[in-house]
Amino acid sequence: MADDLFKALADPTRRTILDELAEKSGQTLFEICSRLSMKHQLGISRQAVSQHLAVLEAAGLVETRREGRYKFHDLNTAPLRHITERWLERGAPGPEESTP
Amino acid sequence: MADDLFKALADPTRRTILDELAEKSGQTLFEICSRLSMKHQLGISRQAVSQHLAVLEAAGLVETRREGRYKFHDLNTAPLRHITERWLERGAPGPEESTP
DNA sequence: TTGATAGGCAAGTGAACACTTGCCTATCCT
DNA sequence: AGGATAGGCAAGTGTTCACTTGCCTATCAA
Repeated sequence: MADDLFKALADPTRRTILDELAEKSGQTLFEICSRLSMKHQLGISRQAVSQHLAVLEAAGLVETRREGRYKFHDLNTAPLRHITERWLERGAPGPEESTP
Repeated sequence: MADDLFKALADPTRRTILDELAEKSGQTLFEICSRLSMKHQLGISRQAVSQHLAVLEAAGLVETRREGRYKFHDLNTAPLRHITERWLERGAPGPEESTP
């Protein structure tokens, strides 16, 4: 749960993808690829970006919708809103993992 | 900068250490070790915890002070406060990496 | 139908990471 | 002094992770 979220945020390329989706919502895979290449000089393959998007989607940060042969990606910032309160708020921290 | 912070938060054991330091500030290495073992059933070596603390310190999340043979660890939540605003605030995302 | 476009699946590779083991230094107490 | 306590350094190991390569499916336009 929180694990997927923090792991998704751990990679700089994924954070840049979130930046791009925050700037323009509803981008396709190819659109994101071009932007990473053009604006950020990231020489990265389409499959790599696709895998990053899968990680972001598993974390709930990206939602997708299919229309014909296009798949649009939208940013969902909801999971981000309260992830730090765990340490910012004084009180019970609340354990995360029970069985390692 | 932000890279160290997100990488530090990516590990569940490190997040648990932050939980413990949020609950009780100024703990020593051995104190943190016992708590991880007792409260969280984490069978982890002292050196592993020490390495985690080094990562957290590099991220600015933990600050240390030496007193004699004791080294006390304090939580610093300052780096956590604005890490999500980058995507929550509408506006310029601001690039992170310029030269990979 | 043919070709082009948009995307998916899966195996393989190299590097980063979490963790251990073994030994060493420093401080305190008796 | 000598043992005990608190911590540090460094090499080694196994796993995870980011990324590539190669091939395959689906939709649309001519």
